[in-house]
Amino acid sequence: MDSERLSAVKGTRDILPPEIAIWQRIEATARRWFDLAGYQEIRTPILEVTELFVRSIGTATDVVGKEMFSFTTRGEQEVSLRPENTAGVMRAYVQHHLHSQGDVQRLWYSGPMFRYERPQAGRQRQFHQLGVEVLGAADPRADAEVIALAWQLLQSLGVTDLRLLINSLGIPADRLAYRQALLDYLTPYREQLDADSQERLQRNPLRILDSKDPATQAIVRQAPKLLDHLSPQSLEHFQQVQSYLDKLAIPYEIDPKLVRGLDYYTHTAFEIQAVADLGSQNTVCGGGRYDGLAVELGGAPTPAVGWALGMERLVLLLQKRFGDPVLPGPRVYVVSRGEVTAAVSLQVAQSLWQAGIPAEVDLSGSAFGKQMKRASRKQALWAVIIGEEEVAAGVLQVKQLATGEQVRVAMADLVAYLGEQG
RNA sequence: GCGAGCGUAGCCAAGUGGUUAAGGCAGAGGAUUGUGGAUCCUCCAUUCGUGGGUUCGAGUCCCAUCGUUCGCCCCA
Repeated sequence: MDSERLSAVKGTRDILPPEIAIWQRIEATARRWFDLAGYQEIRTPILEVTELFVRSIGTATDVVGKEMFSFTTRGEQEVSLRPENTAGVMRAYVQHHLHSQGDVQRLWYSGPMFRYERPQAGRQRQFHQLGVEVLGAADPRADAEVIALAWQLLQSLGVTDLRLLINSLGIPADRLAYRQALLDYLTPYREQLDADSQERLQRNPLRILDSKDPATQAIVRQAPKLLDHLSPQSLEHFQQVQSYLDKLAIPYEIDPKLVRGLDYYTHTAFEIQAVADLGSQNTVCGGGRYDGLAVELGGAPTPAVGWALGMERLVLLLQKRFGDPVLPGPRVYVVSRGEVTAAVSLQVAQSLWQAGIPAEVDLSGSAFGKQMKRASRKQALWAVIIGEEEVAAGVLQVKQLATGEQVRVAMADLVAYLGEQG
């Protein structure tokens, strides 16, 4: 008769109370900022055709090359669980002609993403991202606005020891020129690079820049800089973004080695990292500009910029800094004594709910003393005690748990009484 | 995908080849069938993630497997 116990799929996990309180706090805070800044929520499917990610993120990337949950549906469509959401949002924008709603669209989203990776702290196969996208704005103010929004959001959650890194990837032509310069420089050192970097020499040489191998780093230090290969227009854009950040008093560091993993980025790339506590998965938020993506997906040219924030990593940070939050107890705990009081307890609770007063009924059936104990442990402010004799007389006992003060209140007056007491 | 560490109850754990697997927290019952976070008593692992092996004997050693953590990789 014993059945084997099942557990969650590898790399996925359940988010239980009280951890969920942190999630809700993050979501509520984010929502407030999004409302203030005029961002609308968008919800796109978790499942998209694989082609979407191949075209947007690029086959040369690990995300598309080996980390997607892809399969064939019964209708023989090649689909994938989304590994990120910028592509999905842009697909929806193009598909529904959202540009007709106005030249600039500010959107935000929140939801699960999937990547087939080796699980680690701060890295799951199903993870959650909260993100924004500003579509249709080429102005460098959009870059700064979006960065400021992420910065403010994190600050207002109480996470203050963060580092903002920015860089510019220029336009594709800039990057192509730089790629060649970098190859010319690195090729003579080929044998001294670490194995991974040798691989990347052909496929994705820019990624060699952020290798953690000491020998490679030493070589990279003398390498030509991407910033020196930017066109005047690209440089101008980057400088304007910086000056806006200066005006907003948001501190940043320029990191020439910051290269985004996804193909669609142009111009601004940025990352917000935790200074401590997250180990190697220390990037909490990452994003940038991706002016070429809309065209890639068959839309009209649409400049765009956005970011995504890793929920699990942020939750981890908040837990490390502040611990799990204490869940608020009910204002009123409804306890009953005797046999005929059960139905009354539900009626009492319901009338309290209807009046907007949080209340909880003791469902344990334990001895009366235990019920009172539970009322205290749950940190309720009040216990409403339902006894047979009182019910017969149409009254209830109300006990203030902090002081021990106790009064009898007519059943009809209970809500009013508790309302007055606050 | 590569390298390393760890896995004893719901949680934190002691235990490093010798018979009945400490302790603490949490939980359940009772002392206390009309009033609280205290105290006391009782209960709570036929078994050490799982499966094999070595041994007279395995939580302890070996192998495999699963999970998890750390680093690489990747990225948020």
